[in-house]
Amino acid sequence: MSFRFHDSLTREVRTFEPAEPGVVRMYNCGPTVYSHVHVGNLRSNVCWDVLRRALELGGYRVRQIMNITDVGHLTVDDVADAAGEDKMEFAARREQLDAWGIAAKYTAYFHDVRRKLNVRDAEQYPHATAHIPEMIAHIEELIRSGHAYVTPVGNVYFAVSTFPAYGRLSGNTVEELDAGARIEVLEEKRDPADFALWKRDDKHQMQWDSPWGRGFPGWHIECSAMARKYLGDTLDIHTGGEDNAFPHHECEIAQSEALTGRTFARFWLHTRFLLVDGQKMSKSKGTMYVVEDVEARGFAPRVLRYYLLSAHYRAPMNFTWDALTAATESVRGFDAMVRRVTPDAVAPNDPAVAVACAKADKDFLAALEDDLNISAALAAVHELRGAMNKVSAFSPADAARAWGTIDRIDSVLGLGLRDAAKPQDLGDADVQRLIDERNAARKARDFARADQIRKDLLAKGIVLEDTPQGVKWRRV
RNA sequence: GGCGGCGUAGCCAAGUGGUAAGGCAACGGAUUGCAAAUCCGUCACUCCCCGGUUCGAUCCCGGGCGCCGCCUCCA
Repeated sequence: MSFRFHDSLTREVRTFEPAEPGVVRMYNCGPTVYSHVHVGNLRSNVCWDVLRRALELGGYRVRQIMNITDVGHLTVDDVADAAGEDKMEFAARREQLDAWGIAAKYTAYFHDVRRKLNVRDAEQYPHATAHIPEMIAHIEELIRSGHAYVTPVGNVYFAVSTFPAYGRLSGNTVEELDAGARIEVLEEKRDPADFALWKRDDKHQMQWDSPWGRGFPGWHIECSAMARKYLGDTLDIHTGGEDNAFPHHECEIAQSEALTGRTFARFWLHTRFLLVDGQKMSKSKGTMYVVEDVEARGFAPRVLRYYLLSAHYRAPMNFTWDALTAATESVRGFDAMVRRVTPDAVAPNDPAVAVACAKADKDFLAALEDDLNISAALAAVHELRGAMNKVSAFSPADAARAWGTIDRIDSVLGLGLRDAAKPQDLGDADVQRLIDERNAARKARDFARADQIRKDLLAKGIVLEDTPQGVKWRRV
């Protein structure tokens, strides 16, 4: 068996084999660090984290690189007056920090949140600002080979006409872009579709010396330069949000392939946007939720992770609080399953355990190999859950076998099921005393008293479960 | 206007040319002092609509309707 992925460039699902056997070179377009990453950003982070983990479960070594875009880049963002203010500078003015301070602050925030959602560390997180020399070298090479030109004022543009394949990824053509009239038409450009590699601007907060004067790099060049530096001329997988396909990835392909003459990325994977209540997230509607908003509603980060990974990466997903409630139930169900899987020295082996585990292992991976069919993969986990819940007691051998399967599954889902299975520490002598008191009341058949204690504990978020093995409890 | 995606039970959501996985919710039952948890069972006969191809289509083709995204440096 092998993985199959949908490649945005060819618009078909193809069998995936990395260029170098056993090693996958993956580049993820990362965050622009000028504000808080929101749940939409997190969806793509979780998707690519699951992809990376799935590839690892499949036996590959994954070299994952994610860029941090800490150079501002021209945009009007929410600024009404189209003055072309830099995002980083806009944020800086708002928060009275300089552009570098903003980048540092939100980079740290990004990593904090990412870790909360158990998104594993990539091999490297190269910062754009730390790779200006590489970008300049890349641009110089493009100028030398005739793919880029310098204007009289010292701006450098990529000449789209020198790269016939431009537009293949997005389905746009240079002619249609001309008609669009939405792109910047500047006299100094040879073709309206030409895009900036270097902008000269000595008023920009972030600026560097270059052969063309002090200025800053165009947005697209950082990924081409950094991907090449860390992973080489050809990537196996390049990912991003659906919005990145054009213009960003289109431009990356042009810049990289014009330079190397080699395929830049063998597979392009794009996630669809996360909608909120059926609509695109919007700052003005207050639907750009961040992790703290989710936690404030009482949902744990691992529930958010489960929710975000529970839909196919290439399908639009609609974020609602009800959906998170349903996700909570699913996670609780998994937790309940794993807590049952404890070795019992006197229990006999149950052949059903081996059968169910083998099936779950097989079905889970096979589903992921099929263009990350997460729904089918989760169905396999639910099937395992049902089978495990029917086992009355696990022999040490069965428990070990079951945990092997659970660990493999959780190596991809990342829900921390090992931790969920650990006996919880009451940490509160008063609570334990109440449970003891309730047990005494039950023994004395004073059920009114027993139920009152249970109700009081529930009010504190503690649920009691009377089992043949004694009273168990968990937090809501 | 150009490009692309989607429309499956109350909700989320797989999937196949031969009559619809899974989850959540709901309901019935077992179990329980009562609960919780767990187990068993029930829950789509227009898979948006209309045509066509076919022995047969939810899945293929054509046409609609509806929703969404990109073309604006938002993942």
